Amino acid sequence: MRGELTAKGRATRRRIVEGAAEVLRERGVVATTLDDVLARTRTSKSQLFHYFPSGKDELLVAVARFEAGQVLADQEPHLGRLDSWEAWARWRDAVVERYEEQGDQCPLGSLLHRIGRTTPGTRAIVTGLLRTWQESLAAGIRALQAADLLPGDVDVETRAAALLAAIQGGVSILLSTGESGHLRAALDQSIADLRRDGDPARPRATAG
Amino acid sequence: MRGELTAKGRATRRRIVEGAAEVLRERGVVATTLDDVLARTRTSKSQLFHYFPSGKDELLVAVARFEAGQVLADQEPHLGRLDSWEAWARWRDAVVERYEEQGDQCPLGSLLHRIGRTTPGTRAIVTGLLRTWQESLAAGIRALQAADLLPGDVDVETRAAALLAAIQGGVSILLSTGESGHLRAALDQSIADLRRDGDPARPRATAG
DNA sequence: GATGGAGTGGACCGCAGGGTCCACTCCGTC
DNA sequence: GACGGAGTGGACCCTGCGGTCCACTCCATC
Repeated sequence: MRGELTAKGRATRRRIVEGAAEVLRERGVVATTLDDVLARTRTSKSQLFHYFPSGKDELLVAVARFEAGQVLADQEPHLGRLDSWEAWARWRDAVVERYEEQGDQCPLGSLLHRIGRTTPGTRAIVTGLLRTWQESLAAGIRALQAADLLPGDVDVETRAAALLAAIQGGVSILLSTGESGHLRAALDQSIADLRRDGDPARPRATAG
Repeated sequence: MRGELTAKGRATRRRIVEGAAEVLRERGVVATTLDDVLARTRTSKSQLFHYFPSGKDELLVAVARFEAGQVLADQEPHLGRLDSWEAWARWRDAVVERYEEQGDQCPLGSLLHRIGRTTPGTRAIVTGLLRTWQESLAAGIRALQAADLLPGDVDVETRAAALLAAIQGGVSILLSTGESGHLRAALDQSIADLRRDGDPARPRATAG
């Protein structure tokens, strides 16, 4: 069915997904009803069920996929080119800024929580996102190696995995407390420790 | 009202909270209804509303408080005595094991998500938990300093904050993907980096 | 053994909100 | 300009579930 959509149809479907994403970000998954989405997107029930025959859950999955795309898109300018310590610093700032702005709403997290992470398709969304993210970080570390800023024997995968966990943890604490201090600390410490791999004489942590 | 409960009343209230916690862990917040809790705890609606006059949300807050207590209680034997690298390793194992067992259910997270983190009382639950947790980690680092295993100029607070974020991130990835690799990597890397503060000649990461 | 309040049982209510249905319009094709 | 299928509108249905209510029991106190 997805492939057979008219241009008009595709536009409507897209309008629904993006509008739903808006509403969901504003009110949260729990509080958002189909009627809210309908009102926001100027659509009728029949349209919604026309494009998402299995109803709300199918819509939420579509929105989750959309939001997952956003995460990397938002940091792409920096994430794709982590080949100097300055680039890493800029990326760090971008991440912190992005999540500070976002405040205590985690669109993707809430969605997945509501749908259930266990269903294969759903879990694939987040595992795919995390994998890509971590690969970008690993590529960044290798770029540092290529630029002779890091020695070749750094355990790239472990560093990348730990870095990703640091971000996730910082974000999750930001979501719970509203404070971005941990996100900053985690990123700063991780980057500082990574940097020490290349220069053991460095200070132990960057100043806040 | 809380103070005026009979022994019998307190027992019932407690039975409800603990039973609810069980059901919530098994089915998740979204899928759990009051009737489920009632059935599990062999209680009637009137009792539930007798002890939690504002209904479901009040019950969930009580359960959240209960679960928050559990988190630290579960690691207390290790968390209170982080005065050697071996103790840190044992604690690491305990954390990994605990969260691997728990699987992809995060009782506290789901609860708070459902209730909303913005209400003052609710946010206090998680901020309090995180603060205590981080203080224990900081105390552990200071214990290492006292034992001359770490120099005195380590930035204890940043290290502790980053460590806490690492755990949270690892757990949150475990919840999403079902894999504990990131949790392990994050903890190992964090501890290894911390350890390098005391011995710069050490290898860059512990082997998995 | 009367009194009253805490504790308990469960029938019942109200409605939000997901999902169905059918009638309609729009537009490309012949 | 008839035909048909995609696209649209919105009334309606129905269940699940949070919450209310009242009748009852249990037990401490006098």
